[in-house]
Amino acid sequence: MNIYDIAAKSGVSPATVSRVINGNRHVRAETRAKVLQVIRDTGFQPNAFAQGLNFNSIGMVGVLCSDFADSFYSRAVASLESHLRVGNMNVTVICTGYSVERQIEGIRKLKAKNVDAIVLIGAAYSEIPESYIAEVAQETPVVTVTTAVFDLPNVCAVCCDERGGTKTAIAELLAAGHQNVLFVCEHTGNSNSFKLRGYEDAYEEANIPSPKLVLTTGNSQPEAEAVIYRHLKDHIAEIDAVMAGNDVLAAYVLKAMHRLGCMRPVIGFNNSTLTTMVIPELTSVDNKLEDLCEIAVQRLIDILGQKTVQKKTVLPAELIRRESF
Amino acid sequence: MNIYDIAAKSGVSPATVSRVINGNRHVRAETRAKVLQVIRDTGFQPNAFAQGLNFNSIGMVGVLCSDFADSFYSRAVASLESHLRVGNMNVTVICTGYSVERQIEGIRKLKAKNVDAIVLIGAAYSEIPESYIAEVAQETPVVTVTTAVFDLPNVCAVCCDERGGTKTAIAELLAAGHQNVLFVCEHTGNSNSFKLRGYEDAYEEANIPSPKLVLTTGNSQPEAEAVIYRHLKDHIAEIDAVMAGNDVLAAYVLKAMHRLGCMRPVIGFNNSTLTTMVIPELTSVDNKLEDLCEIAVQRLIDILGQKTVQKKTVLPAELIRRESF
DNA sequence: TTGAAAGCGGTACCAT
DNA sequence: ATGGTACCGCTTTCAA
Repeated sequence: MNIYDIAAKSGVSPATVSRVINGNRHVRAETRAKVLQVIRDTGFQPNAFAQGLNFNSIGMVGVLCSDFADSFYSRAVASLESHLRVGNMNVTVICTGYSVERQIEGIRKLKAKNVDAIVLIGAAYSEIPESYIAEVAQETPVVTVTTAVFDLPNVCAVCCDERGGTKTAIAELLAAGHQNVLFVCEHTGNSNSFKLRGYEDAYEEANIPSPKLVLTTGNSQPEAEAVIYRHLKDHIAEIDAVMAGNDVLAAYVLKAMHRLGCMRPVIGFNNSTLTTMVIPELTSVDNKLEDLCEIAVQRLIDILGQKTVQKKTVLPAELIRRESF
Repeated sequence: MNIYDIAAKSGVSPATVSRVINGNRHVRAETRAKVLQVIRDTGFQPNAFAQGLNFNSIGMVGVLCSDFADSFYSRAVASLESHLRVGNMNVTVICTGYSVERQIEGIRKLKAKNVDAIVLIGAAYSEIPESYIAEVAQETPVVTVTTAVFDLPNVCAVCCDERGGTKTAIAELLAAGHQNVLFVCEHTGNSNSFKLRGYEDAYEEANIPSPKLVLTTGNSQPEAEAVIYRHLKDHIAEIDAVMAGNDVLAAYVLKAMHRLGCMRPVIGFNNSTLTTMVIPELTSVDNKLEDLCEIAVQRLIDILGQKTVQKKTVLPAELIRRESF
């Protein structure tokens, strides 16, 4: 079933059918009605590839993230998808893990599929060579969510002030008299380097020498739990409070403390649903993921619509207070 | 940059370039090398839409799920994506929520994008009229993961024996002397109806009259937590143990019990990563999600390759014992 | 082994 | 307002 069949059944030319499909005004109401009726009767849908070939667009946005089983990324994709759906766009997702090679490979695959735009979620993508992003962006707009490292044409960034959010959280701990704050994160690259700067900021502003208590756990979850447990077991006496780079690590901190029969204030990051599933409920820095994604979609649509957009948007983080501090 | 440019630069015809791109054997090694060199030099990638128009395929699989922010679905999509990636296929995802209208709308959108196949994740899709699925499947193969209700040509199902898994779990509770087991779930439709049958099975096999203790919470998480808390507060005396339809609900059960200063054996479902983040660690029925997804991809590839496939695959569930029972 | 040319299913320009 | 047709970029048949 194609546009020629519809044309024949309607007694008009393919051109007219095309006009009807695309809402072109230059069609007599009567003719339009007739064609639409045939389209409805037959359940005809225009071939997406043929349309894609003409428009050079199929209404598909490519989303890259490190690991989709991580709730932070899946939340982001869910949010992006819901907003893009409104604009009649779909989403194709690729998980790239954390190696730059696979990240670049992911971008290549998205380009091969002729996506309308590319969204990179997460700070992990800050390690891709800027020149490569620049090259990609010549043809395909790139929007980064949570990273803001590329100052390039056709690239725009929507992120949260993680540094400030961390600073605020640590400052509150310091104000409450908890001077030796352990910061737990998977590794000290990317996003965590911003958070660590926030950590330093807070100490500096409070005029307290930073103890620089940082524990890195690696990316594997079971291993992270073990690392946290061992560290707290050996060093709990020197630790007044813990801040974690994400809620999962914070949950492991709570668990380790419970095992060790002690308790300290704990603050997580991301304000995920996990915060209310653990005991005590987790105080967490909200990095406004849903807002970021909504704005990212807005930017993306604006870029595709040739509008000029704000190149970098930074939303303030917010400390959400619960039981763990 | 198109195939004609490459042809010109290589001093051959577009047909030959096409042959090289598609690995056609009938090209002189020398010619092939020359063309490949030009392709490499220019970074040329064939237009996906034009290829799609010819092959009537763009290597894209459409995945439908209710809610992607739910870790069960995101885990499934992550798994599907990773396996499809190996076969050089991509994934496009649509979240449909739980209404049949939006589910059908989602399928329509996937068809409009000419996806190679459709994967439906979750029992929620069992409510779509079989006739509609049949119609869709005429053109686009459908694989259901976790549902197995459609016995139709070009449709195949990969699921886990949730009924049996629940029965085993409940049976163990009964054997340990916990006769009044509360079953907590969002609603009693779809997948939970199977689990509830497993619940009944266990009582029947043990020759104990089923107390039919079922608590439904609704789909919203904060509300579910409140419902669980209130119910346990009022009825904890009559409850010997709790089984939940998923790990999130089970976590809320643990939390409520903690609040109430009591403890009962608790068993969750899905064996998600949440099981090790809560205290006590959650015993859970593993529904083998990753295995299901791997098999689903295998089926899908077989169907697309015109092979005949097993229409329905059922994997046994497995009780993973942790601290909560 | 290679090239010419006819599609694939639409869109849009140019006539009428 | 409508139709004829070139064209989007690639594949593939047919001839050479």
